Amino acid sequence: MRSGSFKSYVLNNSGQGRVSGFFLPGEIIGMDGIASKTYANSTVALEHSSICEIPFTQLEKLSHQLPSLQHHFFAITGNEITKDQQVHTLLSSYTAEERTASFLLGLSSRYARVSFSPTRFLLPMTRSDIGEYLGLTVETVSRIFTGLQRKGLIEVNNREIELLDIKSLRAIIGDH
Amino acid sequence: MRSGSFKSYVLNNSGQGRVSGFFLPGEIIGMDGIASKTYANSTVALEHSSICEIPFTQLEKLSHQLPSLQHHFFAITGNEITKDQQVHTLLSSYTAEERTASFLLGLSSRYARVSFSPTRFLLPMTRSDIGEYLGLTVETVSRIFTGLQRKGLIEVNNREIELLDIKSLRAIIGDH
DNA sequence: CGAATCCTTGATTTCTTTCAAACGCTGTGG
DNA sequence: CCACAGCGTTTGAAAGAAATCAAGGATTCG
Repeated sequence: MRSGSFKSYVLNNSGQGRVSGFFLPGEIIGMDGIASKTYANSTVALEHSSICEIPFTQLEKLSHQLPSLQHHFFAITGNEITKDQQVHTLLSSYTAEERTASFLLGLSSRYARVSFSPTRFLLPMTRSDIGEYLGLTVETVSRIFTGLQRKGLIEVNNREIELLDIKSLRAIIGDH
Repeated sequence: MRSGSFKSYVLNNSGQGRVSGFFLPGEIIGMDGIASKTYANSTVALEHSSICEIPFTQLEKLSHQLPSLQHHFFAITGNEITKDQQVHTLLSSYTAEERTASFLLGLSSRYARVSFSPTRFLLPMTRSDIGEYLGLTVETVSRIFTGLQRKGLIEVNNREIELLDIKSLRAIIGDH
């Protein structure tokens, strides 16, 4: 990904969506389905965005010539797996507030990585998207946001968000 | 993995475990941390088991010589990612009963793959392990088992389990 | 045989969802 | 330029699902 933002999702039998991940600049879309050619996820842009397409077969050939690229690529896939397992932990043992705090801090550090403000940014996704990602309903996400704001940890105005007290946000998760 | 069974888990700050996955014969342990050399998970055997250790650096060298191995390895990591994302779906939008049914069917097909009975097997893990994996408490897992048994879908006796009505088990998830 | 662990069941509490409704923003067409 | 439709967000009240608390029973292993 070059710029903008995307979400990946899967549709279940009843036609309802479930968000499997968000993508910010510098990140890689489509790590699942690598080499298998079948992708479980659909992906849509959440705003005007730009990407750089990398044909896997070419990358594969190239990494066969360049051991360091091969190694790097293995490392990337390994990290992707680790990341997915962290989500597993998040969903299986965190409360709604812990999940939301973790989500916000995650976005923060991902924005920081591309030199955006880690404390003040626009949420590219809807509350509903966040809920589907975290396994919560829209209403719960909204309530948690309101709650965190009331505690003075964040400041939200529609899509604008500012993390006022990162330390306390971390503490919410840290208790766990 | 050659024989037996393992579980992977992570410990959180408060020292409590959370199971991140189970491994049956023919499956690969340690896909996370590939090439990064740091593993987020610990893994223990659940019974007498045997494994075959594959030093990653050697596999990496070999797959550099054999394009087909490289391709296969990429495919395996891709599948691992897909699998983890399915767990994401499971945890974020399934009820306790749906998760449990899905878990049992998953075990069933994994046993089938290694020519074990897909309908009658021993659970290598405790109820507590299952709960930690599915994001449920022991008590809930136990209650769901009892409930499924009462409905005639399964027959459980401690670690022995028999899936009596796979179709109905599938229907539980399928509704979703 | 006894201790430790695992499993089950019941009663109660807590958290999140569901249902319902109102508000606000955004973009479009008259 | 304004009115209005549509979507996203927020809030409240009630219902529901799973967790927690508590305790007894079963199984395993030394």
